[in-house]
Amino acid sequence: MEELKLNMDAFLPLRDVVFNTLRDAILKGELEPGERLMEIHLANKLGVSRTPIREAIRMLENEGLAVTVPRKGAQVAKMTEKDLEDVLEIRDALDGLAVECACSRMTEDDFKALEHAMEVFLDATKHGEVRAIVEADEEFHNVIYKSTKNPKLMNIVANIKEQMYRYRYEYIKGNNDFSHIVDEHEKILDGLRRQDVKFVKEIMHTHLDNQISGVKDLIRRQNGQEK
Amino acid sequence: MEELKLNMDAFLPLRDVVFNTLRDAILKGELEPGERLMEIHLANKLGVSRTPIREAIRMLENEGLAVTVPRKGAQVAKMTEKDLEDVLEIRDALDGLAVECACSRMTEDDFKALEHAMEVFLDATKHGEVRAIVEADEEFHNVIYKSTKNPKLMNIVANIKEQMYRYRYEYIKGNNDFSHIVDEHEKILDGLRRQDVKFVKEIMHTHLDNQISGVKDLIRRQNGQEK
DNA sequence: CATTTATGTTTTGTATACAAAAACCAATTT
DNA sequence: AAATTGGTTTTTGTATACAAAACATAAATG
Repeated sequence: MEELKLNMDAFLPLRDVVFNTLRDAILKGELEPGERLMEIHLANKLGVSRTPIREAIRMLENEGLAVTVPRKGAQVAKMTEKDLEDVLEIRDALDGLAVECACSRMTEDDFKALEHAMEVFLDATKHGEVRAIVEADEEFHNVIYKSTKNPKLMNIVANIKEQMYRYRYEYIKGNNDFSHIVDEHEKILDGLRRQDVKFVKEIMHTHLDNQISGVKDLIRRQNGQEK
Repeated sequence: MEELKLNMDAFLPLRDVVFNTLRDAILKGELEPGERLMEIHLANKLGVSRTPIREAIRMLENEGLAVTVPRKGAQVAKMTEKDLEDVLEIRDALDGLAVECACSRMTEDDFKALEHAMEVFLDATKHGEVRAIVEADEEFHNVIYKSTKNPKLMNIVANIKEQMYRYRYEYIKGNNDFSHIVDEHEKILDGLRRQDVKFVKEIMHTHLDNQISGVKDLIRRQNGQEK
């Protein structure tokens, strides 16, 4: 079916290599929501034994990317519309916190990184590579989260974003006007410079809201078409 | 050293039983921060093989209760003061969100559950059982989180609380006047009834703040005394 | 004496073997 | 035709064996 090749150059335990491989495959949509994750199958495909596969599954599970039923095995986690709403509610609150922290803690280096991320995003939109665009947008927001100087916050948000990443990815695919996103990015940078917490929070909220309906449609279609 | 007995009555895979056992031991302080989690050792102690132990460790890891270095093994996660501050920053934001959601979504059943939790807490303080007190306080707040009708939020908060639970536990031990906590609980309930978001947020914030310095002292002492 | 080198032990990493549960499927019964 | 039964296959759960890396310690070398 799919490729699923291991990236062996890393000096990591196989469980981590397998985890990264499966995670990527899920995020990119190569492994679809609901698809079973069978151990021997994956083990053969990746050329390793079941042991590291199992450990990787345990890791995916706690990232919310896989769900396992005892004695029945794991499958790629599905998301309902309600799940998405719940996630966004949280994401919004954490974005708010992030903006507050960032406004008071951003250094000049952080601003430079943010500007750079903005350029990279602009570039990506010009070439139209979906993957590159999504990653560049991710990076822009990650710079902001990094600026909070709160690594735990970064972790949690990374985790939450991961859960909807694949849907977002599909959504971006169907889009080709990114000018309003570029616009929002500029406003966010500007607001952060002026330490205008309220202003930035609002833009971020809009930015997030803009994605919702599209992704929701996607989920509805996907969950509708199957059994 | 410690007891560490498995609770076999459950029809769960061993990895889950082991996970619960280790988690409890860590939260109760039977396994101390920094203590090594050696596979054969634990396997012998619990009377199982290394396989379920490893999977349980992977789960603990992603709960933030254990940290593993490749080829060196896992240990119970330590927390620095900075970690605690970071966690509280997040907790505070999520408490805020929870209050907002709860205020608009609480049902009569939720209120009843909250009142009940309050009584249980009051009872627990009278008997002075540390464990019971901590659990009752947990339960009170859990009812509020449940009222948000956002299970993802519940999960995240549960996870975050878990990371500082053991410290809180130690802290409560050294305390014996719980009247102000009872007081705060009453105010929170009252505020929720009146749907006064701002008021409840503030009490919750204080409630949280009250615990900080004590727990911080504890961490400072603990991290000071070793190597 | 300090520093390396050799060596044995401990501990994690990975593969594999076997047991037990679940899923499947066809045949039989109602 | 629907439901039940029995047996076969697939798949997960668990234990164990072996390999490789880290660690400790003692001997050897400068």
